[in-house]
Amino acid sequence: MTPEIIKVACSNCNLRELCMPIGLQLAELQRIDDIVAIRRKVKRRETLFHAGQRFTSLYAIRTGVFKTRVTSEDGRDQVTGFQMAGEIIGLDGIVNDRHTCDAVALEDAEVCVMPFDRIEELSREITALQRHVHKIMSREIVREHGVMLLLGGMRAEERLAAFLLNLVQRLHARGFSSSELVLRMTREEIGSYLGLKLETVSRTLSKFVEDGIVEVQQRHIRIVSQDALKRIVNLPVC
Amino acid sequence: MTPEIIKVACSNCNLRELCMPIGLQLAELQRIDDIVAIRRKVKRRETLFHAGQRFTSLYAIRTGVFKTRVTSEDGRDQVTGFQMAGEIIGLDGIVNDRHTCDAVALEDAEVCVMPFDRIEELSREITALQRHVHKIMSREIVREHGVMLLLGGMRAEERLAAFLLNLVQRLHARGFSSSELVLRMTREEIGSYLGLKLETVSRTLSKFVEDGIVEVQQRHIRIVSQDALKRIVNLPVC
DNA sequence: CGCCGCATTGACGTTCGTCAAGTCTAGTGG
DNA sequence: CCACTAGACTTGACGAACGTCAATGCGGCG
Repeated sequence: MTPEIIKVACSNCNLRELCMPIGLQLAELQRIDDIVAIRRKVKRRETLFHAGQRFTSLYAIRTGVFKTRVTSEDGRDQVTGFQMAGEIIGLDGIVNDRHTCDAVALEDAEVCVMPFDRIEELSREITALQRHVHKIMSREIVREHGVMLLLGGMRAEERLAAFLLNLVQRLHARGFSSSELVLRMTREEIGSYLGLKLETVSRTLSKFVEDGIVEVQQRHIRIVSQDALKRIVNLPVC
Repeated sequence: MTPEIIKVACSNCNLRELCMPIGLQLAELQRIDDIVAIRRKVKRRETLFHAGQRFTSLYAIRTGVFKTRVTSEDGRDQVTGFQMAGEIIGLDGIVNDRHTCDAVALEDAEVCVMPFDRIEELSREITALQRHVHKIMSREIVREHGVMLLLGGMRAEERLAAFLLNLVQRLHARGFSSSELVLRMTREEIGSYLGLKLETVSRTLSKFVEDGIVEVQQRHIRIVSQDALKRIVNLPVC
């Protein structure tokens, strides 16, 4: 009795609607299966890659949440994003063949390792893949524009409200609740991302609780009134 | 006597070391000449493209300086960058086939219009071009990481010092002085980029003048001590 | 010459950072 | 199983940095 071999591939990955293969035909899907060289497990607090390290691959997150972080010459660091299942990290390494930020797992995680020269090779043949790679990079640029808007002009409440809305929306797209979430990051990490100190994050959350907008139990958050959050960031309440 | 026809092309463009064709062989260079569909002139204060507009092309700046700007739902806007000769703008439009920011000329400018489907087509054939397109997008992502670091944690003096150093360094790479520059943007635009109000920009500049670090005459800036600026941003004085 | 946009400067207020004390929780080891 | 500890979080008091508001200056252009 031969052991059943489970083919580990994009074509039967349950993230295929979110991740790299989005919008590809089945035939193409099967062809890009061999982009994914291997899977790699990353334990909580360990880094997937770090600044200065040679760039070879992009990584598609299968499970777990990561933070990416840049560090300035004088040691201050800034969280540049939180990434979850289906999202691609490592794009920063392409320019100089070296990574310029660290990717740290906030919980035990697993990623698909996609050697970048394989990606380039295949995307020369598969138009849809080429287009998709371009979109992924462009999406990251647009996302960062949003962060700049947030860091440039918003006040603490607005930043935090926007952060919570963004998180819950992404989780919802992955089949989770649109009103409850568990933060995988500390107040300090949230603060670093939002350009605030951890005390300000804590105080602002407490204020949301007072106002009956959210309920907070450590890292467990329940959004009582999504509309109220949207009003804070001046989004149309839809 | 037939009029002399000047071939307008990448292969004889004096920006070819800075712009799209970087690192290409001569033969390849000639092949990508026909990426550039047309040139387009943009007058001061006019927009090259604006948010919501359909995305068709990337633009390589030949002359002039642009700002890019995103606008939030409630009308606040944030300058996301200042771009000059040899730099590529429009990358934000790739994700959703629509631009998500405005590009405004800060002075009369000229750009090369590069239809994106032509770029994709050619970069399927020319490996070096494909690689170059990827690098351009990755560079933009890395640049924005730097801006996030600046907006996230630095104080006004640090932001402005970093801004001036960055500007003068890019100008120097284009053959201009490494100690004198003419700002093409207002104090308000600088402030928007740096997450500061125009008064703070003005005050901080005045302080630099008091300290003998720079000389300011309207938009004309002379950097007296580049080292002092570097010390302010905690860069190694090299 | 006079207007207009841009810039400077001052006085004052708000927001957030800093410092410090104290609480809670999860994990560890006895 | 429970006590202990370290890390994460909360809360308060205070101060600094920057924003706001307002008056004024300046230079370019019609």
